[in-house]
Amino acid sequence: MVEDSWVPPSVLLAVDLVILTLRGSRLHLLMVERGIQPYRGDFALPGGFLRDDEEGIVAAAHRELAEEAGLAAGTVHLEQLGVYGEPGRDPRGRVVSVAHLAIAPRLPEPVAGTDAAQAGWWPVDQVLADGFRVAFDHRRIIVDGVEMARAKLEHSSLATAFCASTFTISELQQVYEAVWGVRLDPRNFYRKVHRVEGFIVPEGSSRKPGTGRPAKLFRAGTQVSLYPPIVRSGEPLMSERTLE
Amino acid sequence: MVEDSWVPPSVLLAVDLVILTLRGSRLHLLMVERGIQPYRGDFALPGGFLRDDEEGIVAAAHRELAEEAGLAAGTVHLEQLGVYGEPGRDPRGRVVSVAHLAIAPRLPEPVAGTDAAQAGWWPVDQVLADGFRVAFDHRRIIVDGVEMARAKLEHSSLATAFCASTFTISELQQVYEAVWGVRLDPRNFYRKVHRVEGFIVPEGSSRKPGTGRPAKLFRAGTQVSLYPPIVRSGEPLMSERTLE
DNA sequence: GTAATAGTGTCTATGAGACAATATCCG
DNA sequence: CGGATATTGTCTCATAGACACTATTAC
Repeated sequence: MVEDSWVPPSVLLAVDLVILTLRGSRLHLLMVERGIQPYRGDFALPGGFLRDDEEGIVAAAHRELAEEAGLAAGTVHLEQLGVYGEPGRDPRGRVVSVAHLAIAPRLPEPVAGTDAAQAGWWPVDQVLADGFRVAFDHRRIIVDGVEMARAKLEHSSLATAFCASTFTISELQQVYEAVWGVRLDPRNFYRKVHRVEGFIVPEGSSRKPGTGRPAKLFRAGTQVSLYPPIVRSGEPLMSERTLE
Repeated sequence: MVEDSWVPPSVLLAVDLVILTLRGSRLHLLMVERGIQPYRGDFALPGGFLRDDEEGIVAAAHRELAEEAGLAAGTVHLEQLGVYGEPGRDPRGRVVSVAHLAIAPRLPEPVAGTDAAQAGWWPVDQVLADGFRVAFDHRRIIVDGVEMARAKLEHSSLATAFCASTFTISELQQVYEAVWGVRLDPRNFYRKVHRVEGFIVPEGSSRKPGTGRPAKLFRAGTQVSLYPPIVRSGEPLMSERTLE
């Protein structure tokens, strides 16, 4: 019990973004180099405080996505990852951050962002490697985000968020291989994916210029949760570090 | 870009608890009746604002768990569920709530809480049924919490949190049946659970007074994530509503 | 003995992974 | 045609679920 005069404490609310995408065959992450204290010179996740009292959390996440990564709302998958708000995580005061996981399709340009010229894509293994200086508790957030993506690949259609609006089966396979860090059998993967209800739907034939037989094209189906699931398996690749 | 004089807005931070337990063979949830406006007379999740600027979020959740449910920290499983903080969810102002999922073992007493005499356990189906008045956006939080519990039963050892420190296989089975709302074959369940690495470890023999052959006792193993998983299946029980 | 629950054995259909074989493009 | 990738087929092994059966208690 507390006295009637007691008023609850207030905190600063921020959003942080773990933005994942595929570049080549490796999983990448957007990081921005901090130009001011604290953690000046270290790398941090894109993010920031709520603009004002009326701004929703989802809206703030989308705004940062646009400002710092140049990604429009319709382009990316966005979902909540968790809250990081223990006292002491930010030397500037009591800051509570709502971390989000964002998945972007393959992007040609390094970063089209406006706010942060110093933003750039980094291989996830490299960011998580020893010696890479990450600000605040963002290393933990990244680990949690990547693990969430890995887990959701099994039971949800999240993988299609890494692809363009239409894609081939082998492009989809590359997503699984990069995120899980495994190598999969293309033939078994092909049938496995086809067996899942409403995961992918045919979208005409391809005319990709690549060598070999042209692949059929598909787009994401309406189904969000996958049944049967795409179970994680296959042989893990050597070291997460030495991946090319 | 914003002017230098701009300061970020601050919000009120709260924690809310979806506390699940088994009573009889049904999944129950702790709800408190609101004695003040807003939503006076409706039922809400246990929870409240942070006590002060120094209190951690996890600490606040444990404090509410003790105050409103009489549950000590060591007794219950607690984990973060999500953040609910869109503007307008609380008429008193900008309140951001960190929702938690808590799992309590079977409890003899209705509620041993101190703060809220009006707290009580309710069957989840009943709370979610039409006509049951739930305050704020707590219905959504409950739905999300129950779904999270259902999902985590497959891949984590969460089910053991519903049991006492030692338990029989059939008690563990009751957890799965109640949370999933399905009926499982005891013989297949028995072997399935035994196959999972480090899920359960033998703990002497039982001397339960029940009729029939006494069951062996087990306690939770150290393993948190289950492999192979306990896959959800079996025939759904009739209606969630008519469950006894 | 019977009733009741605990625990074991066995069968079968299904599904995953290994891998051969075929198809369709480019040059 | 050969090289490369896509797609289909087939085999085998593991396992999930159905269900008969045995074990151990209370009465």
